[in-house]
Amino acid sequence: MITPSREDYLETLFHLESEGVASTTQAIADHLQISAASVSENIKKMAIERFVVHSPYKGVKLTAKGRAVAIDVVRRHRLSERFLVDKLGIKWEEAHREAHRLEHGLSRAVEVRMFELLGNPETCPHGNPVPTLSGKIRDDHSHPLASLNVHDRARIVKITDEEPKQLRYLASIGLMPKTQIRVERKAPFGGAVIVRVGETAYALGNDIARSIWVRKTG
Amino acid sequence: MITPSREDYLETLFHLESEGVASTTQAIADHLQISAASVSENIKKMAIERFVVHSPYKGVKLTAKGRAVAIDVVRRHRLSERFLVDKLGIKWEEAHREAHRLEHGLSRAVEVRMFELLGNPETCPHGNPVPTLSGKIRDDHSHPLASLNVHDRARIVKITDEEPKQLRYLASIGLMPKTQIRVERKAPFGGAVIVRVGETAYALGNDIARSIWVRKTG
DNA sequence: CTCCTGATTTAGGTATACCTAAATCATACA
DNA sequence: TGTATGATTTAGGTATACCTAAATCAGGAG
Repeated sequence: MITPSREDYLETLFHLESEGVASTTQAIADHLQISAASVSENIKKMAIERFVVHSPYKGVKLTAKGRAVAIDVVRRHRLSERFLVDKLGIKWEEAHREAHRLEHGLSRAVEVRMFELLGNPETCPHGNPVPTLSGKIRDDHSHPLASLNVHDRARIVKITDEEPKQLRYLASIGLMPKTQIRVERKAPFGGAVIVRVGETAYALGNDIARSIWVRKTG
Repeated sequence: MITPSREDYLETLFHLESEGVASTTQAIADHLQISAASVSENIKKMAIERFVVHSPYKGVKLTAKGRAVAIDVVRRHRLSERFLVDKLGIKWEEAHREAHRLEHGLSRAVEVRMFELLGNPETCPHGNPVPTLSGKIRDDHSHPLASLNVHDRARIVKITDEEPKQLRYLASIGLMPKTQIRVERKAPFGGAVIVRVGETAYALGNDIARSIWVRKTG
């Protein structure tokens, strides 16, 4: 049985793998806000059920079976976010948390109709691609903000941070998907980036910059 | 903590009390499709937490605290049904089941915005009143179909049956809220009722008639 | 008024999903 | 090449939420 808890684990693994982060017990525990011991136990069971491959003391990887379920959950999550923001006017920075409550309750039939109602959206409100019904994820050809050079112009593609606090800040300075930016200055060694949005320049720390993905326009 | 399971119990108790049915262990077990033993245990715990009053071997009653939560769940349920039918085009007879999956995931904020999106609906698609945010339930002044006399004309107010099978049948003959009907004949002792809908007369068994509530129009 | 029957509860058991504390492992550095 | 340190797993425990089988209760028929 795929319980809401299982869905959360699979979703977490998908996120970590997408970000290129190793899916360690601790990383999963941090993301789910539970103890590493609980994660260890649960991962062991999910390995028996072939959702993941687990090399004890090494790491966890989604199997094709696990990835299929994970992508299904991610699709429901991102559609829920779209619905909450576009149809209900829920705040951009709250959409993630609210969608997390909603996503487990969407049947396939409801999810399919919701996709139509929303006009077959390609992304969530933060710019992350909505997987297709068949589980494909479009490449958005985006690159980390830090990969830009000074004076490059770019358009924001997506923001992968999920914390309301950070998202609220980014929204307040207009840094959202589709926003045009220009790199004014860069600190060395992957430090802060100074970015111009409209008429104003903002310094973005390493942490927040890592969650901003862009496509060069200039 | 009010878990989805707890919400289901409270919702069930609300339904049984609304229908004037005694909330026996067995009635609850039948409604939730679980064993009477499980219900007995769980009711004991819910009594300790003051959601219900339990007289062992006698019966269960919602407390004010339990009723408040129950009404909250019912509100979310009926709004979900409205949303599913009006916005997503989910079939009338499937709305109940789907709403049951969805209702547990709606936060207060989402529920409030959904209510607005739906145009402040007064009823669910089956005609049951949507409780107000403050927990009030409008009296719909409806009466059981069986209370009508031969040749009475009436308008359907609500249908309290939740089974897709029965609902599909009723929808197929046009028997839904707002439908005008006329009682053609009545079998004695609360037996079948023969009802005219449009040009056609249909015999409705006792079971199904009990779930149809009407307001006299003639 | 007793007994039978069906409803209810209790006893004992399972699975999930969490926890803390203790044991174990991997590896980086000294 | 040890060794200590931090990550991971195991051990042991709790709470929820279900189950079947057995015991107990209540109320109607005789």
